[in-house]
Amino acid sequence: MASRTIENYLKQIYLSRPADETQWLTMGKLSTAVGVTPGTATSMVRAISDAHLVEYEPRAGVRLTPAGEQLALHVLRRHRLIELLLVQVLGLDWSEVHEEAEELEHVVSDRLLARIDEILHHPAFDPHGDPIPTAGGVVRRQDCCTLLDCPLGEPTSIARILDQSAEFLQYVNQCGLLPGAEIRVASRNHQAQTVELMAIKPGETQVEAMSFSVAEKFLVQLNERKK
Amino acid sequence: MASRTIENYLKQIYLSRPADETQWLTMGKLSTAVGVTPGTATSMVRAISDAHLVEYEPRAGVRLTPAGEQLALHVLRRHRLIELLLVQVLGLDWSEVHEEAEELEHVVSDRLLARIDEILHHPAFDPHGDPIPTAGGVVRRQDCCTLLDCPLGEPTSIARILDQSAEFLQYVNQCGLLPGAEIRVASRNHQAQTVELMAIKPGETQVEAMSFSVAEKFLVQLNERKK
DNA sequence: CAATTGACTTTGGCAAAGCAAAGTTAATTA
DNA sequence: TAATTAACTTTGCTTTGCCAAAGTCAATTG
Repeated sequence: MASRTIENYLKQIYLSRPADETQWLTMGKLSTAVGVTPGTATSMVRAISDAHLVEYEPRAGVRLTPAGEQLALHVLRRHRLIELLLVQVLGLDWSEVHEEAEELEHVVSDRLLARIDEILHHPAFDPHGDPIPTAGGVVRRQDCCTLLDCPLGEPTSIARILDQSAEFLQYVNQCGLLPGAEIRVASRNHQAQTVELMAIKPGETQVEAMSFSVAEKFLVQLNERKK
Repeated sequence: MASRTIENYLKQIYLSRPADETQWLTMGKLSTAVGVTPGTATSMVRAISDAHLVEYEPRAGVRLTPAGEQLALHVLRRHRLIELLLVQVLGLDWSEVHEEAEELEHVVSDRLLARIDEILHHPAFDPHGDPIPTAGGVVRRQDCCTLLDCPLGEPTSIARILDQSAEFLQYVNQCGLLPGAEIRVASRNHQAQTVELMAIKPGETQVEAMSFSVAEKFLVQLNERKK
């Protein structure tokens, strides 16, 4: 079995992998994602590569093998199911659960995980809108865009929050932009680098302005028009 | 903070401590309880003693300091609250939860533990009847005797199961001797080394015979006579 | 084309935990 | 009292992960 350290590396390699699948993840990015010095990342990746969980090319970077990706998705599944359990059943605030799940994900047994999955009725998304991989290691693809590049004026719903720090999530809470909230992007100001939002059902969500760098952290889906 | 290894040693020192408080726990017993070789236990205990969590006397044994005992009770509280959560909220079988809690006890945060405690309404006992120390590190004393030394014929209730291996607990399940079950000890046969039990409410519990060595694993309380 | 720079890798060292095997103690037996 | 034995301790070595610092490579920049 993979140690918890290896599980963490694999998870971070998965989460930080570049959008373009042909690209490698550089050691620099990996080492900051995992929180170790570059030298440590290099030697660890060498070891993981000996176990055929990643491919490693010196001075190019690292990439998951199919086996490594399955393991990473398994860890991610544990993480996200646990987050949802903590929020829905144990009543923790969603800004607290990421840290907690970070530890728990390495110790819950398959049997316990299966029970959690059952109790939550096989959920597809965690509290931040991140998709929960299936037990078979399949991720349902959402098609989303950020508040930076979605069309102006169209009704959309918040689908996913990419920054999961407690601090940021508390801000998200305050302005009511939780996953599911319906909004439209009123305008973008490229000089001021801000995005203006409008609530669809007034009162539910505040009208908000936010900088481009913050807008990038929200993924939204276009609302289906009911015919 | 104490490492998970140290937490484990402290917990085992607490659980295996001799009944007589003036006695030391020998290294041999500790090492088998923790599951390491005697040499490892010796050097680990030396280290823990440098942290003033235990007193260690070479060739005599080891004993918790007040600080060490508090830490041990804290770990035990986590363990037992988790076991109860797994059974009552997540619906695991009580024969499975010990193993699971063994891992989880080292990673749940104080905040999560407080929520668990709340959800379970500040329970006093875990599924095996073991008392749950309070957040302040106080253990409520039960006064119990084993099926070996309780009075014959008196109505009693099963209070606590001392052997928590999955195998044994499945046997306990089958014969309906869960904590709370009301029985009396019909007779003891010192030649055959067996104890005969009788159910108080027929049908609820089977009449059972068991060897002395098994009887020792059940703690019972005398039923209060309602005036 | 050399020099510089930034990113990466290598090397050597450390701390935590563990085991195996050799060495001590102390209690028991003869 | 001497020999034996069981229990404990010491010693030396291993593994896993980590860091710091020194070394390399390759992509600019002058």
